[in-house]
Amino acid sequence: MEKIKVLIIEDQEEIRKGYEFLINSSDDFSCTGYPSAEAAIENLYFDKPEVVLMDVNLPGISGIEATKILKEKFPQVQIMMFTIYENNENVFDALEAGASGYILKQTKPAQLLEAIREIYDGGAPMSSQVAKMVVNFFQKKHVSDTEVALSERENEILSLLTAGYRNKEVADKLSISLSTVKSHVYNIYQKLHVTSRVEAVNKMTRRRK
Amino acid sequence: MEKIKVLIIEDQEEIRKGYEFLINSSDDFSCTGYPSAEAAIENLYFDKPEVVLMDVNLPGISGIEATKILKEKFPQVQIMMFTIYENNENVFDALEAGASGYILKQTKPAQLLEAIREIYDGGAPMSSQVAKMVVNFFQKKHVSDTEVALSERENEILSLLTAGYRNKEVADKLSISLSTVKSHVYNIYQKLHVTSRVEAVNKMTRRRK
DNA sequence: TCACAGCTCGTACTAAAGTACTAGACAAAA
DNA sequence: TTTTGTCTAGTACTTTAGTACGAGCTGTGA
Repeated sequence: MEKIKVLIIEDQEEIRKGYEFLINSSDDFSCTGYPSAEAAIENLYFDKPEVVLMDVNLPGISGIEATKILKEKFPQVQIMMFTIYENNENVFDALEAGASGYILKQTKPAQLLEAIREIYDGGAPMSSQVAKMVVNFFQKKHVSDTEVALSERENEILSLLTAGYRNKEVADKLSISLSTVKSHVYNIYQKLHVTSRVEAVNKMTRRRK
Repeated sequence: MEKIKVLIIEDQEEIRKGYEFLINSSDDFSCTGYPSAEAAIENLYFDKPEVVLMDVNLPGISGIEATKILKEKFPQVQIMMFTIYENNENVFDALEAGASGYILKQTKPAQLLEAIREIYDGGAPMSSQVAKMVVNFFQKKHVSDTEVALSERENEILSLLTAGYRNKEVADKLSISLSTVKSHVYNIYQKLHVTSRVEAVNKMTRRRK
């Protein structure tokens, strides 16, 4: 039975060696380490990793950039970011770049191995703080739900504007006259304090209805 | 020491009674159950729950709707959805409505209690499949990264359009003439195969440069 | 009943946006 | 050197969008 090939990219040698040893000690995984994304990319086609542990703060090519590159060359590889901090926006950049997991360096050895197994199986291991950030992302819109409320019809029309429809098309779609649409759009602008549809659309998508 | 007050809203009596018993058996939690959101809302100010376990598929007021209502009346309450299916869009609706956790009914008793503790502590417990869905949400944009490349200047201008600037404002900002901006915008539309700025902005944000 | 808000439609205008070209300057690649 | 692409700018025109009203109709709640 083949072991799952794990790659670890981490510039601090102590940490890298530690994890490398830990992972190699397990029955299911074999691990190779590199101190930089550049070095890892160079040997990528030789190593053919299935899971990559990627430090976020790398010198040279950053972990985020490296993730994009790896995912382009090896779309099937599962990338898990790991970092000391979990506060910043790196989390979303990393996910967008193609990472599937995001854990902290404080993670205990047993849990790390479990996370590697989980990401290999198509899961998305996250530290609880990261999970909370991700959940907050969806809720933010609802939170900033201050001030004005658009009427149902206005929301309906704003949705169509957001989808890219012109006034005439909205009128046809809702079977109302063009001037009615214009009235609604005008009122929407008044309520949202904007003066163009792109601005209105932005306000719409930033709070999602 | 006060026990953490847990509410469970679940229409199937067997399941509800089972969880109720399980949660009440623990040292840290006390639990009350209701078969419907309506009943739970009625007694809300009496129960004053800290954590709510909410079935997604409720008769009458749905779990999503109920989540919105509960969060409005008790913003500090932590709501955990639980369901048999984890496939559909309910996940995102639930998170948007204000739920912080999303787990499956198959979850083992010990893990359930752990999840309640976690959500009470401000975490976001999710089943691994749900976590993967959430992660996928962020990655979708990058995936559809096909076709045409805009020039640097075009990207710059499209960014400004996305931010809500008018052609005239873009011209001022970049110190170029209005007709130049129009030319660029026209070319952008050609490349993206669109005919209005909202459409262009949508293409922009859906692939995030 | 009366006020209010929302939806409808209209007019009449101004301001932007969008279409469709031509064309010069410049730099990099073929 | 020639081609190609990009940035620049222009003209001339059509189409949408946006502003600012007035006004009738409906349902809801005070």
